[in-house]
Amino acid sequence: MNKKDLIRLSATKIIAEEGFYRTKVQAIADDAEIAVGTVYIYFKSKDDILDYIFESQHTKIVEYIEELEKTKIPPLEMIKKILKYHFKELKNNPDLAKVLSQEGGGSIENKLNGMKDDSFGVPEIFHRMLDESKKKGEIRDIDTEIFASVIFFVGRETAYMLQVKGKGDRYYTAFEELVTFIINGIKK
Amino acid sequence: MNKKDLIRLSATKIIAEEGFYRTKVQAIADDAEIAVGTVYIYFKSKDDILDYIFESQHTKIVEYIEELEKTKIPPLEMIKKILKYHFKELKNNPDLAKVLSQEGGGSIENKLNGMKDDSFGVPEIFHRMLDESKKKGEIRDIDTEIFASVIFFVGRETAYMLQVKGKGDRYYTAFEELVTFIINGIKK
Amino acid sequence: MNKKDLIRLSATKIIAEEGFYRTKVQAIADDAEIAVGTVYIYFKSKDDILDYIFESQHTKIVEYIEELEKTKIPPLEMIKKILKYHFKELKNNPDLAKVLSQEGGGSIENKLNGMKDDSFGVPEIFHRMLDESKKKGEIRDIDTEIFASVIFFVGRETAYMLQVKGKGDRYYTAFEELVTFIINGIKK
Amino acid sequence: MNKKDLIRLSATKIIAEEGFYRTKVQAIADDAEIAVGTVYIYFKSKDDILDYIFESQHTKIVEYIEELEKTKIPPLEMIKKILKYHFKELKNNPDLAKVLSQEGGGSIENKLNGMKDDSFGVPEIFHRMLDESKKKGEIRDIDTEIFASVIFFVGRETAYMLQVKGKGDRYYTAFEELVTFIINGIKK
DNA sequence: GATGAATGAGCGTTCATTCAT
DNA sequence: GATGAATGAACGCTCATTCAT
Repeated sequence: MNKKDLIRLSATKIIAEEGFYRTKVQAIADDAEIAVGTVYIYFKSKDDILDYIFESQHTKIVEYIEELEKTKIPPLEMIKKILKYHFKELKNNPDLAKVLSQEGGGSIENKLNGMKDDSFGVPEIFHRMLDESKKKGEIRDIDTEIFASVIFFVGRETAYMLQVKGKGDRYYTAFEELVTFIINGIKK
Repeated sequence: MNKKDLIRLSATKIIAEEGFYRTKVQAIADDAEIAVGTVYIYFKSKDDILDYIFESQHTKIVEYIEELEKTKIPPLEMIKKILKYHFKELKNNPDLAKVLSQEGGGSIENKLNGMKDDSFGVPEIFHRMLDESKKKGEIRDIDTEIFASVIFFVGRETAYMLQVKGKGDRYYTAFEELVTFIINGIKK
Repeated sequence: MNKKDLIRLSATKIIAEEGFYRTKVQAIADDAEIAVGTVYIYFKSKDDILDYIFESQHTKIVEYIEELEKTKIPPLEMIKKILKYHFKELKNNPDLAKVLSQEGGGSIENKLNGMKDDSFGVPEIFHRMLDESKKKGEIRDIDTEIFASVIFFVGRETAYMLQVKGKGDRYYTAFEELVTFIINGIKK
Repeated sequence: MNKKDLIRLSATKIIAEEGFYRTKVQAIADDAEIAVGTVYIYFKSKDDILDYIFESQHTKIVEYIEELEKTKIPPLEMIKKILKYHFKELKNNPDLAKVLSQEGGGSIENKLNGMKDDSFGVPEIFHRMLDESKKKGEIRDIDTEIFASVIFFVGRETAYMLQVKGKGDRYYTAFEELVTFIINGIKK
């Protein structure tokens, strides 16, 4: 594994446990079994590590979505698939779920809009899909921009909640229920 | 206004602007036009201020709910009313909305369960109502505990999002849509 | 009791327990069941309280000594009597013993030389007596200035030690032994 | 010189001048020509520095005594030698003398008993020697525990006093007199 | 005189960041 | 690239002192 991602993984673990501001760079270095100084070879600052965690996950999802868009499945089905992917990711990575949820507060501005490149964030992708879906008459006449974000956050928070509440066992049931909830909530 | 709440208000304002960890106690004191030392007459620590912000809002909602429970409206209607109240509160208090959302990450454990008295938090109240509603056959057979939290967070995050996205104008429309979304999502 | 001495007594008690620097003026006021502000009517500063504790005890001893000097007992006998008086005082006032010992470190400059009036401190009185005693040939040819201080501090520290070591029972025996020790130590 | 002891030396100097509570950690760092933060690499807290000063001197004396005990000199002679060593140490280290005396108030409990290892403090060593000496019939029937402490403090305070009173010149004379005083005081 | 809420200078401690090795 | 000792700006909190009531 390249060292930058080794640091990202340790950081995710520690930040999940302690929260970003309580996390010391030293602790991340310790966990990664490297020296503090080394962290600063790969990252400009502590904040930069957090950005990279978000960015990595974002890149991963965007790549998945790009792949998905090549197939011509209907938009509502696509949202389902993305949510499912997101859920699976977070289940396999409880620490990541915690960090994205806890430290993503106010993410809208800081993390997604703050993206340097012009790739859209997940809410923007949802937005586009909801618009298409609306055009096709699959869903009600909702404010697609707002609902895109609502759906995004519902997914993230629920995933986190299931971890915290120790309901890993009910995970897939809960996921199915949530997807049904969302689809029922927006469809005609 | 009593000085403790004066500090709470200034703190809410500054924390909304800067985030909790970037907020200096001195800045809160400056905003409240008092000395730093005075803050520590009313609060044991900086953390204590944040707790009080959550606690105050929680108390307010719980009081509203207690009042509501005296009337015998059906549980689903009640959830609507509570969401509406919550939305109105946050609309009138954009700073509070931001703080509750941003700093409430991981709130589940720290802020609501951490309540000293045995009064239930809002998610617990929603849980109870969903259970009643399910018994009455109003809603589908969902995991009421999880959905109680989902509904709670959706409300909070949406309120915050509307502020951030500068859609104050669409506020009430969005609210109506969200309530419909939720009700459609869970009803039979 | 006049309020200044009421404060002195409370201060002595708290300082004995906590040490001077760890003692809060508020705690003294609480113990005296008065307001903090009141302390500052009678004392210019916190330091001033400590000075007054030393000064009071010093005045008391000096008065005793002045009384003693009217009788024409020999100087060595006089030192014995003064030590005995000092011991009795400290036994009846364990807190005072602790404060004089603990906070009197470096007293020489700060507390005794710092005396505003020209009344001599106890070491100076001992010095005078040792000189007389030496002239009379009662004691060896010692550096009377140094021994005056040695005797003074031995008395004070021993009194304190007996308190700390919980040997109140051996108090008088120990005292007798100490006086014998001193007299044997300096006599011809 | 290792940095921990460099800090100890600067601390001893500043604390001797200002007293422990008036000493700022920054001032110690300045004197040692290091940054404040560096102090906290080697010490957990300001208090910890003071503890280390006491501990260091204690270790030194204990090592000297252990060496001494290998030779089979009589106990009374041993006490003399230890006092002599202590005096020489303090003469060469006036700042240390001041700190040990000034800040050692209440040392009995905090500094010596607080020692983590089971090595005895100097008073305890004196105690043991006085007991042996008493058994041999060299000294009077005194309370050896109390006198052990008395002798310890007399030594320390006298050393300090000689510094303060600016009698460095009379140092050795005074020392000889003090040893005679103590021996005369306790012997049969 | 008495009160005690308010003050704010001051200090201990932390920790992200640097840089000589 | 890797190290980790050193740095020092920054901040939370304390508490002696004041002063309007």
